[in-house]
Amino acid sequence: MIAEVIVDVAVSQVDRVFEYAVPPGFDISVGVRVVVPFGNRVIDGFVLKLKEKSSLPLGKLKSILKTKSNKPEISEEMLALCDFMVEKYNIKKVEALRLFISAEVRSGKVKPKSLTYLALNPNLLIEDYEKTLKRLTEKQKTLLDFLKENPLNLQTELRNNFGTSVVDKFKKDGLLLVKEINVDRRPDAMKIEKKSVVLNPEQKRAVDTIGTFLPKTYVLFGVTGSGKTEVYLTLIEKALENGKTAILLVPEISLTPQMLGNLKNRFGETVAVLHSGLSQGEKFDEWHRILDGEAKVVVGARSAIFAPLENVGIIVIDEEHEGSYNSETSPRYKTIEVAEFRKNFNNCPLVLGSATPSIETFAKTETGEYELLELPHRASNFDMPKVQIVDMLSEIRAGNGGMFSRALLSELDDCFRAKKQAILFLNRRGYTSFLRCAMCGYIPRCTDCDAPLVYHKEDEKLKCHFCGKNYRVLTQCPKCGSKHIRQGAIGTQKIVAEIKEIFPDIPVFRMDNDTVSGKNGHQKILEEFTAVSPAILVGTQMIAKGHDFKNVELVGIVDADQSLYQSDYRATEKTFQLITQVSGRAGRHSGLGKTILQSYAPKHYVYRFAANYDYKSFFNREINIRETTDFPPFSTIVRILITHEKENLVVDLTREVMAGIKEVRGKYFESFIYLGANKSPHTRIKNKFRYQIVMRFTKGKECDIIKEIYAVVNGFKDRKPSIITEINPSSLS
DNA sequence: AGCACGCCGACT
DNA sequence: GTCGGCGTGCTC
Repeated sequence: MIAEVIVDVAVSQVDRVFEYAVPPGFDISVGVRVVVPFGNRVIDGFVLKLKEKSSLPLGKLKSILKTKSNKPEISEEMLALCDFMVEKYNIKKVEALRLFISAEVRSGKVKPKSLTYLALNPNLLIEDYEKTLKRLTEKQKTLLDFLKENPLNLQTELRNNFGTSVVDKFKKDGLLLVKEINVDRRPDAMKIEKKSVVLNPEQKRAVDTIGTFLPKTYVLFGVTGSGKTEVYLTLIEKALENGKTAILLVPEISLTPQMLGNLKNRFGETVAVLHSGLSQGEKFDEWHRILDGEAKVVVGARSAIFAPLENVGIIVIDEEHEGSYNSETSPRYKTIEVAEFRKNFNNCPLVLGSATPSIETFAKTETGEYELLELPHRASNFDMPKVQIVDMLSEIRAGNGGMFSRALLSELDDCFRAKKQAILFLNRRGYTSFLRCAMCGYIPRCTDCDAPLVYHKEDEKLKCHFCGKNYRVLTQCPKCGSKHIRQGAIGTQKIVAEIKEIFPDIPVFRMDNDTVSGKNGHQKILEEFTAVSPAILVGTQMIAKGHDFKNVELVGIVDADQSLYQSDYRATEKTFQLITQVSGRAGRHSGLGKTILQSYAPKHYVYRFAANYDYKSFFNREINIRETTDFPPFSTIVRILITHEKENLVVDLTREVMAGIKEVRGKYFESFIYLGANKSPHTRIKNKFRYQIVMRFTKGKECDIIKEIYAVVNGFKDRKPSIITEINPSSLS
C-alpha cells in the first residue's frame, strides 16, 4: 500500500504530495497523521490518499515510520475544504491542514489530563481487610467507615481529609487501588439565568423557514435586542433532534462565555468551545471531544468554523458584518466563504445574523442568492435611544472650538446630575489620518478615486491609498481660503484630560489598546466602571461590543467622521454599523437612552439614516454608489502584498510581478478599472518593507482573471520576499 | 524550512 | 594545511 502524504513543513517547495510505503500491519487510513523520514530528518505528515501503486522510480520510496493518531483526524469534508481553500485563496495545503488541526493538537506536547483516584479493591472486602489489621486506630476506623459509603475518591482529597499515612497504608496493603481517570479541561461559561422564552410570531416564522433545513443561506436581519439568539438556539435544538450537529460563531472571543452559558443551559455538556484564547489544555480537550463525537454543538470565534464536526445540521454566524471574520494574517480566508463550503457539503442551512448586515451580504438577498428573514421588533419594549446629530462646524462658528459641543456638555451634565453613567466613544481606527479644514469641513480627496487623502508624515505628502497618487500637503483650504487645516485625529487621552477638567468630580475610565492589557484587562475596566455611578467611560470600538450596561443613559460619539474618512470603500458602511452598535449601549434598561453624534459633515447620508436606524434606506443609497463607482460587490479588488527586510529586493520583485500583471491586464483590458503599485500605507511592519500592487476589475471574468493573477504570483514563490494575494481585502494597510 | 554538499578566504 | 563563510539543491 502506498500513502500520499503532505509533510508538515510550510514551505512552497515541499507543499505537494510525497509518496510513502505503508509497512505491512500498519493500520493507516486517509486523514491520519503520520511520522515519516524526509531527507535526512524525521517529520510529521498528513495522509491524503491511499493507493496500490507508486509511480516513483524504484529505490526512491521510503516507509512511514509510525502513526500519530489512531483514527482519522481529517474527514473527507475537511480534505475537500482544503482543496477548496488552496484554490480560492492560493494558500499552501499544509496551511489549510494546520488550521484544521491546531498546533496544540499536533505538537504532541499537550497530553490528556488525568487525576489520581483511589478505588476500593473489588477483590478485597473491607471486613476481610479489617481482620488483617492488628489494631484498628481511630483514624483507620473513620476512613474505613467513609470508604464503605464512598468507594471512589480523589487521592489528594482523601489524603487531606484523613491523613497521608493512613491513606498510604491502605494503599500499600492493597485495599485502595490507584486509578488514573482522564478529565477534560473545560473553558468557563458565564452563569446565565435560565428562562423559558416564547417565540414571537416573527421569530417563529424565521425558525419555521430555516427549520426546513434546506441547504440555503439566510440573512437574519434583526435590530439589536430582537431575539436573534433565541432563534439560533431553537434551530440548533431542532438540528440536534434530527441527529445532526451545529456550529455557532460569534465575532469575538470575549463574547464566547456568554453564548456558551446560553448553550449549556439548553444543551448541557454536548457543547464545546473553540477559539485561540483557550489554554493549550482546553483547546486540546475540546477539540478531541468534538472529534470523538461527544460534543455536538461548537461555539467560538472564526477558527471554530474548522471544528472537526461530522454531519453538520446548521451553521450560524452571528454579527456577520464584523471584520473579525476575515483573517488578517496568513493564511487569509473569509469565514463566510468557508461556512458556505461546509453548508454545501453538509446540505444544511447557513444563517448570517446581523442588525447591520454588510453591504455585500445584503446585496445577495436582493439577487436571490440569500434569503432574507426579518426581526423588525425589539423583544423588550424599549425603543433604541434617540440620536441627535450635532453640527460641529456651527459650533466653531459660534465660538466653541473645543472637541465637545454645547449639546453634549449639557447632556453630560444632566446625566451626571441624575447619577447616571455616560460613554464617550472615539471612532478611531488604524493609524492613518486625513486633513480637514476646521472652518468649512473640507476634506482633500483624490481626483481619480474620490477617496480621502491620507497624510503621510515621513515624506510630508498626501496620498491616495487606492491609486498611490501623491499630493502636496494643504496649508490653505481651496474651498473657503481658511488656513485652519487640522489633522483629523484626536486621541482618547486628550478627551480624558479635557473631561477631567470640565467635570473634576466625575470618575473617568479609559479603555483602548493602551489601557487594556492581559487576558482580562478588558473585563476589569468594565467591572470597575459598572461599579460607580455617576461615571464616564472613554474608549474606542472595544467598548461597543455586546456589553450590557445597566446604568448608561448617554452615549457621545465625539468625532463620527473619523471612520468615515478612512480611505476604504467600506468606510461608510462601517460608520453606519459603529453608530448603530454604540448607540445600542445607552438606555438598555430604562428606555431613556440618548446618543449625541458630533460631526463636521452632519448632512452626510450615513448620519441621517443611522440616526433613524434606517438600514434599508442606507443600503439602497450605498449600493447605488457602489454601482456607479464600480466598487464591490460590482467589482473585485485584488491586492498583492510583497514584504521583506531588504527594500531593494521588495522593489525589484514588485516591478517584476507588476510586469506580469500588466500582461494579464492586456488580456482583459476591458475589465480592468485600475491597476497600480506603491508602498503599502504601513510602509514597514516588524522591520519588513511592504509594497503592494492593487487592482480593480469589473464582474464577469473575475474567476479567470484571478486564476491568471495567481499563476503570475506563483511564478515568484521561490524568491526571498514573501508575496501574498488577497481578493477583496478587508483593509489595504 | 532544514540539512548536506561544495567551493573560496583567514586563521591555529 | 583546516575551519567556516553561505550559495545551491533536494527532500517520496
